[in-house]
Amino acid sequence: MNADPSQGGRPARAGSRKSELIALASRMFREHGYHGVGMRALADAAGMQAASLYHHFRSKEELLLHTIYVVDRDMVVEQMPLLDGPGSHAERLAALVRAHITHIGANRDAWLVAGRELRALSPERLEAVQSYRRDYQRRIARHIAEGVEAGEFDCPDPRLAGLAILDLINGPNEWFDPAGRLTIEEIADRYADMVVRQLTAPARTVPGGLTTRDEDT
Amino acid sequence: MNADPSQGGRPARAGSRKSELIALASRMFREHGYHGVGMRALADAAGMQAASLYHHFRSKEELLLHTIYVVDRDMVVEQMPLLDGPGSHAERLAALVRAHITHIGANRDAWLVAGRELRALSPERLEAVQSYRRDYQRRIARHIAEGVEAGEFDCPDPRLAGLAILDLINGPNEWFDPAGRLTIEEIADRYADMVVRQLTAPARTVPGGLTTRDEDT
DNA sequence: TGACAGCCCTAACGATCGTTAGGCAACCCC
DNA sequence: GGGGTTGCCTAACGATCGTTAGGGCTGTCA
Repeated sequence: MNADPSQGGRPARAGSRKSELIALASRMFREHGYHGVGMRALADAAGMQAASLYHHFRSKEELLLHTIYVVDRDMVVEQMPLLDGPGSHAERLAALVRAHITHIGANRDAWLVAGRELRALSPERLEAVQSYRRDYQRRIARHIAEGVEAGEFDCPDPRLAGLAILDLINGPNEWFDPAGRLTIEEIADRYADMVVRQLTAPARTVPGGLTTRDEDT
Repeated sequence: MNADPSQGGRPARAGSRKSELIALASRMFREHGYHGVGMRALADAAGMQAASLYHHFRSKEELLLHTIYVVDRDMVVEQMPLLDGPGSHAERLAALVRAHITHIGANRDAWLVAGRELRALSPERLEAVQSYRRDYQRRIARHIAEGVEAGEFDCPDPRLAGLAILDLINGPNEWFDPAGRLTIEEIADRYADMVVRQLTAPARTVPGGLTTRDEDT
């Protein structure tokens, strides 16, 4: 292994070592899963000893948290405010969809880890991450509901539509390949079109009245 | 632990023990991940010794394969043929979407494992599973393309639309809760409506001409 | 020049990992 | 009632797990 050729004791650029390790961990956690990568394998790939990792991180789980946190923080502090920006409801929602998918393209490793390895976090850390996601989901549902009230969207169930949109825009996370037919920007544009088209087309009939008012789902 | 009270040597119903173990493994793999569940933990929950599991399965990975295989086999032998049934393109596609989501509801543990733990399979077993999924994806894309030719659908890129549909209908896999607001059948109906609505609404403009013809993505 | 932090090392801990060897008791069929 | 199969057991293997203790080298800064 020994990926880093500058192992001869040089200090390299200050502080960047830690983020290098986080990026490396993201990639390895994505490929083999959190429990599938040992501290020794991580250290090997970084050109160091397992014990040395504990100079940068208190535990393996803290390392996992670092890989996940970037994704969820950006979701709330970068993408979500786009819904408060200028433009019609459709334009703002399209901007969020594009930003979301583009972010996936730029942080593929972290996104996959954030999607699959949450269960390895301790209960309180898990809760912190999940509250970010709930905020995001609810904000989208609210935006759709507001678009319906404004007469711009046509949608029988904004909450379910919010979930559906998240299902859709998280999809490329699973299959996007930088060497594939479409760039992430092209995918982002087309998915944004699909979302808007979905909400602006006239609604079709839905069987049964199903509008109870409890939390979630 | 010791879940099974009939541990006194009774033979119970023939052959069903193995599928009980598979169902148990699905649940535990889903909760803690493949690498997060040891053979001893599995055996404990089943009320037996770790070594006894090897009477039913040659290895831990074979056990994982069993949990995953049900999902992918059913996808191809149960859901996919619905596209060859009677009805319009829209009706057939809606039937597939409903069957797909309903199947997720009935096999939640296995679906989540099948979605996250593929990487733990050996290369040849991984390839077998992935070829199922490729078939499924391509069949859906072909169905959309045929619907477009028949003048029933309006869609600029059937291949991407197929991916988007899969992204959408695999979504409930991640968040469906039997105790939630909607039953899986209600979700299936509404998602089927969304898919059809998406394909039958007039297409919106898409920037740039992007119709290269290589494989995948 | 000396104190000090940053970064990495060797060595080892107890626990847990997947797996194998070999045996014992209860059932089925002839 | 003897042979075979099924389903579980105890005991143990070598490897690997996350983590800790303690030491050493290299730079910066007073």
